[in-house]
Amino acid sequence: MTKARPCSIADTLAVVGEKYSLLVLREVFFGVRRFESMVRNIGAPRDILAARLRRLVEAGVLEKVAYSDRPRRYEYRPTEAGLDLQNVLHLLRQWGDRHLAETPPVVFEHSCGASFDAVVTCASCGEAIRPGSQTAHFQVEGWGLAGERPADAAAGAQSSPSQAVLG
Amino acid sequence: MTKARPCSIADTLAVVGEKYSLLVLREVFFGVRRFESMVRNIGAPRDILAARLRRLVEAGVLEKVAYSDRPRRYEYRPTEAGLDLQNVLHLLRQWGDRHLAETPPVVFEHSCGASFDAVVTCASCGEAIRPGSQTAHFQVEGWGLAGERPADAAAGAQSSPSQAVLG
DNA sequence: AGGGTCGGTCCGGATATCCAACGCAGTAGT
DNA sequence: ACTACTGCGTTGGATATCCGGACCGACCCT
Repeated sequence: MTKARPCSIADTLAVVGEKYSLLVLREVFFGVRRFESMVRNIGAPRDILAARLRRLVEAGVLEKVAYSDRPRRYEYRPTEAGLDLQNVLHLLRQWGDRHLAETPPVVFEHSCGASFDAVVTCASCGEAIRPGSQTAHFQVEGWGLAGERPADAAAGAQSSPSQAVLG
Repeated sequence: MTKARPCSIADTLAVVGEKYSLLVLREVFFGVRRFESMVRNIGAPRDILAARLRRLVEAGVLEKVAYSDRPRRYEYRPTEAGLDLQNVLHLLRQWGDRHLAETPPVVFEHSCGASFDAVVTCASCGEAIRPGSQTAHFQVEGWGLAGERPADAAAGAQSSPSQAVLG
């Protein structure tokens, strides 16, 4: 790859975007924290799983904690940063439940007693975040949007306007 | 891989979990909807990008719309299902901004005027969703949790209890 | 001793990714 | 008409990653 847009999404995916990484997180959140169990539940090749665990530990998403000396055995726990990814998994699961049309294999319940329905809201106003309700401000020279919006007139701005409404 | 836990997260990742797929979505949400522009902004190999676009269209996340006959040219637009993935990207970006320690290359603003801070809440009670505030109910025989919670006593239930608190 | 568990590593073959080059259709310039 | 250029891919061959299964060391049990 040549040059890509500087972007936190891409940076995040460099940590958790490889195959199985998010499934490792899923298991960890379920409380499954040992190598053998993960192999079983995820169905990943052992060497790949080992590589993913190394990466997640090095990135500070998981930490390796000994649960037994002699024989030396470790389990993997989520760090604070790791726990911050739980909501990503909730949204992915919810999307699958809604759009991939099977009966959900796992159902969640919130502590308030209601069946689980996650909504992403604005911390300030509390409104749900919807397409079109946000504006992006590009901070890096040259990586704004260069025209080509579908059916709009060739609006005034020419070289990479530094902001744009999403949707 | 042998057998893996039946799971909507895995199903969703089968659609958007391959390299570059979510970056395609990022560009589409920014309004970048043409092949050439995506190649530039994502920095992906052209053949891979073509494959990802095919997959996303076939999965109903994007739709191919002609913006010119003669020469026949298409652009890729998000479907309803595609728009539903926008929040996933917001969370990934937010995680990167918080934990990967650089100055965010793109900053968002909500329509309420506040700078963007997305919070995942329960649709019923409105409370923020936190680790430990949810219970998972496993619907499929044999895929509950089989013991091994870190420091708890070997609690009563033996074979795959069908529910568990997350965290 | 023999068998089982746990957490990996190692190997060879299959698959996916990468990159540069090419094809093709139409448009713009001279 | 000839050349150049753009947009959107496809093709071929080198490289990287993934896969399944075998293997290993350390320990426990009988």
